[in-house]
Amino acid sequence: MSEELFSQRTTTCGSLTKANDGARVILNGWVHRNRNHGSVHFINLRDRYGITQVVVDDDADEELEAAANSLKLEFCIAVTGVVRKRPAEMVNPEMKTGEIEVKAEKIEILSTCPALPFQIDDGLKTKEDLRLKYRYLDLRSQGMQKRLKLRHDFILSIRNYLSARDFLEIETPTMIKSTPEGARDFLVPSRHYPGKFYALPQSPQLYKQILMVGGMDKYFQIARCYRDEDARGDRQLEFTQLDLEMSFVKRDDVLSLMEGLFGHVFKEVMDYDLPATFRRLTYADAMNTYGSDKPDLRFGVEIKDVADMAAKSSFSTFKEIIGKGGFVKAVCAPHSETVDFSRKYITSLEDAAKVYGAHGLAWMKVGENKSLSGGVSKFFEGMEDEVIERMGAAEGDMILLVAHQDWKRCCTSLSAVRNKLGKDLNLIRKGFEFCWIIDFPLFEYNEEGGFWEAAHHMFSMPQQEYLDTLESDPGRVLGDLYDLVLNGYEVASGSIRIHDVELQKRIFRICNFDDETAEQRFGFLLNAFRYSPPPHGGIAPGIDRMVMIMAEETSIHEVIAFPKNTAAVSPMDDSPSEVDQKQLDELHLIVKYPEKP
RNA sequence: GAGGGUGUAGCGAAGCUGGUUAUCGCGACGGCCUGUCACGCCGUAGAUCGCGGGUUCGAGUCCCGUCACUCUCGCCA
Repeated sequence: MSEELFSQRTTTCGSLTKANDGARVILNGWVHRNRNHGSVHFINLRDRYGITQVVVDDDADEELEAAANSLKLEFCIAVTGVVRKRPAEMVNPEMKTGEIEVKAEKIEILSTCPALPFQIDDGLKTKEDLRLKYRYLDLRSQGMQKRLKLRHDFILSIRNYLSARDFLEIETPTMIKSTPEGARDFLVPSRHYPGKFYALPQSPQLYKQILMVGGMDKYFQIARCYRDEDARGDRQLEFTQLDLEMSFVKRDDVLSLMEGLFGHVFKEVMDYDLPATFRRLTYADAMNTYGSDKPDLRFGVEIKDVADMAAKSSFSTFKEIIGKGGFVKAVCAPHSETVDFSRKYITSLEDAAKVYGAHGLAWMKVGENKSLSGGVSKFFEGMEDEVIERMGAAEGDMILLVAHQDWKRCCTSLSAVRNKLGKDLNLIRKGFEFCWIIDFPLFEYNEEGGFWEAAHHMFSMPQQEYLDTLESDPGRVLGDLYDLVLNGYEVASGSIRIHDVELQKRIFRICNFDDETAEQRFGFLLNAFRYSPPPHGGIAPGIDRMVMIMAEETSIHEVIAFPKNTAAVSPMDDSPSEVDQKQLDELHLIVKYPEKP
């Protein structure tokens, strides 16, 4: 054994209490703060576990004094010293270790640090790009450490819960056959086969289904998924899902497993009590009541269908749209102490609605004695009582209406108004509100292409009663599909799967895949399904998103160690980057740059 | 692919209807300080105002272009 490189820690910076009074300890960590009072120094030493105050007293020898004087923020050091209780008036109740301090006898500088590009832990104000460029410094912040710990705890709790219920964690390949019917695939060129490519999985969907055919019965995986689409605050090119599949189950088995799982996990990780079951809304009800298939149930402001009233009004715009089979829906914005329903504010609500395709936002204010004023109120003269009663409105409230030819646009634009009201009027309750959205349509009409496609994916089971009318009326078919929604975010999506070759082929055909193309793309799945597949179903909760919500963040970046920015670039390592010609040659690739003058 | 926002010392910001030396806080550097814990006090350095062009006697400020970041729509089975 050679001479010791450094004095190795005997404990961490978060663990000492007055019970350790008098103990000789060695701490390793970073200089979090350094207060020099001349002949007394206070050094806050930080590691992942906490912060401990180190004191260099006036009796320090020359060497110790020199070391203390040379310390800069974020130097990595080893401190040897003795734990002592702080005098009563010096106790810091804010600190976990605030009752003690370590009187330094020796300070070793393990590594130094130049002036920092930004101040660690100065909160969220630093531009994110800079934080990402120096992510190793950003990760030292207590916020990042806390969030990544939360993420770890969350995943560990999931693993334990599922393992205890006979689930097997099985890895599926991340270089697979490209089946680009959903998002764009990321491709990996094959060196051995010029012109051939692997794809990174958008999800382990087909493999987990084949695991069911393989008799694995209950499978899960903390799976990385890749989708080559534009990033967002809650969307990355690569993200992590709890991928899960079970054999011999029906929908409610999957739902109650998830309710049990998250009930357990939220209790264990955050000491938060979830209800034993989550509210269930059909897709149609969710859209009609909240305008969204991922409603935030932490506040009310429900949408009401007011087409019948609008038809009786004298407002020609409404009557015209209704005459053409359109829709008129409304929400009631409750009176607010802090937000004035000014023209300017109404315009900002209208702008929110217009983003989702509303042509305008009609409004009227509720005055005293059940009166209506402003906006379109004059067209509802004589109908005041009916309007106010239907909307459940009270004095000081404002009624906001959207009319649109298209049901979905009418709903979603009003949902945007609802969400803005929730935020602006401070209506959103604290906590975690889960709900299931069930009975989704199986197919969606592709306007551009002029064909039907799977609303979720092509492997979901149609509900029994629609089996005879799949081809004749695809738009009406509901699937055995379910989404889990948390605080207005879609956090999981799943379904009971098809396990019948002929039914699967019918779905492919409806989605514009002839038998030959289907065979070419999904032949391996169809082959597997010829060999007695069990009925099965599953779900895939998004880990990043859930942890983000649990951490009360609005960006997924805050719970990912090394995220890419919205331009799909990692400022730290500069990926994506160009490669050597030699690498391209080996892969038989020629780069064709886009033409731009 | 489209629209909105932002870009001023290392970081975070101020800079009004264009006007002479571009402010402030934090950080850095130097000095003082025996109990702080966001220590305090004194001092110093540090900015071609994202970049390019234009209007003007004069541009951080107005106009055009461009780049970067960011939010949103589209997209995301």
